[in-house]
Amino acid sequence: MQRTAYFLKTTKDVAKTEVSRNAQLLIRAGMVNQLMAGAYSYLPLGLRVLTKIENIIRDEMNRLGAGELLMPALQPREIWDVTGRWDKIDVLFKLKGAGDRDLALGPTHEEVITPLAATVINSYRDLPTAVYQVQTKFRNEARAKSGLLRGREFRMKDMYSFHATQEDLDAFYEKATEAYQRIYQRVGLGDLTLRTFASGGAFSKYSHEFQTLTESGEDIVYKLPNGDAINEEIITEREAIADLIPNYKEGDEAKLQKAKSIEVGNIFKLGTRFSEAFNLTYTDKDGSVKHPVMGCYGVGPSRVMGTVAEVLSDEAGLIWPMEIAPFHVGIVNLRVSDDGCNIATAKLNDILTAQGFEVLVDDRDTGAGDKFADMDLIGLPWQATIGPKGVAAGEVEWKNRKTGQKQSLPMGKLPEGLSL
RNA sequence: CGGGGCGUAGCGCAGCCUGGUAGCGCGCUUCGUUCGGGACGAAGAGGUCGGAGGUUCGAAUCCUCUCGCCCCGACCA
Repeated sequence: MQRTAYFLKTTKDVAKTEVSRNAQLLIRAGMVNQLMAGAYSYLPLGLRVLTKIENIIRDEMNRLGAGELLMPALQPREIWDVTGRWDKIDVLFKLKGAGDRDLALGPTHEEVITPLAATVINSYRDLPTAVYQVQTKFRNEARAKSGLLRGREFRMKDMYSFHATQEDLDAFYEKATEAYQRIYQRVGLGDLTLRTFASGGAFSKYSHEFQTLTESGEDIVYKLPNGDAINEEIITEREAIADLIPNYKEGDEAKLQKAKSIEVGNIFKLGTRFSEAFNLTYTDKDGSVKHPVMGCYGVGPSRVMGTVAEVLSDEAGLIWPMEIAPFHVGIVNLRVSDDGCNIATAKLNDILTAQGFEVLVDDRDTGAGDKFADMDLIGLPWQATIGPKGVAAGEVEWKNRKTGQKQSLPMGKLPEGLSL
């Protein structure tokens, strides 16, 4: 792998005013670069992580039977007037198009998907159906903050489902919940991420958020005995408490453990709010005309990436889980002036690549400390060091980034635990 | 949107109070010595001091306005 192809340049210094851990680490590692508050460039290394997260999400959505599409971020005012949300969503980015036309940059896509769905949904035979997109979304936040966690421009996967009956929506919603839990598991946040009950809106009692527990979080949740959680916003509602705490007795809510968290996903039952607004209908078996019930399911890959950086890291830098790491293995060639080291590096690279591993070779002519420190900072799960001593012994020194455990193995033999 | 802090070289900062034409660290270039955890020496390159206006013989420095970044709060399908 050509190092220069990846804009790979780390730095020891980051502005002292930047206190957000995820931003500090990702900037230092050369993975993202801030253009303005809430808008970041993803450098090659960072984009590889983002893309992997998005592909995991795609994989799970596809398994649900949803098809991927792509809708415009640029949207006319008229569709927002239909639902009355042009003036209601205060983070809506508004701009003027040619001819002084009012336009919006999409913060969410119910107003686009619903009329679009009307072109394909006519009969109960067309239901259920679900589609999703992975796209750049815009929200004109009064205060963008916390690195990748709250941007004005960010990546979002939004899925919309359409059903003939509430029961069918409920069943799909459950499957979607499981898919979301698999997503967090795969990106490495599974143990820290709780399904959380939040306020529901007009058509359901609750919506569900997925909250990753961390001190740097902005949300507050209360853990339930069964492993779920309740968002603080509804903990004060008597009905909700009695509802969610089994065998509730007066005062039980005070015993719940309180924790800070980052919202990494949110799923909603929309009911017929949008299908009614856009007059999306289907003809049922008995010939009656009905509005499909809808659900929407959101998760932000860029925020997930920021959360992983925030949560899975140590003093030395980032620690990417195997499935979203920009590369699986980093080979540190300690002596690029030594033919033996270069040959061994190329050989190990070939062996690993042939087995499907993605490999980054540090072939800079610089000190060992530089290379080790950068490799730790970038956070590839496995490091393989090749130096004169190892070459003489026919060995490679392996290091597991997460555990810090090191071991020397014969060239070609891979450490326990290194697998795709 | 309210409050506070800060904009000086690619990055991180000092200088500003007490005006006199810009400096340090990292990074970068060249040479040499090094070479298994952020090496050392020598020589270099690189800046309209966020922007506009004002005061002054003279402004990075003082005044006014403006833009931006970060933090706290409010807000957050």
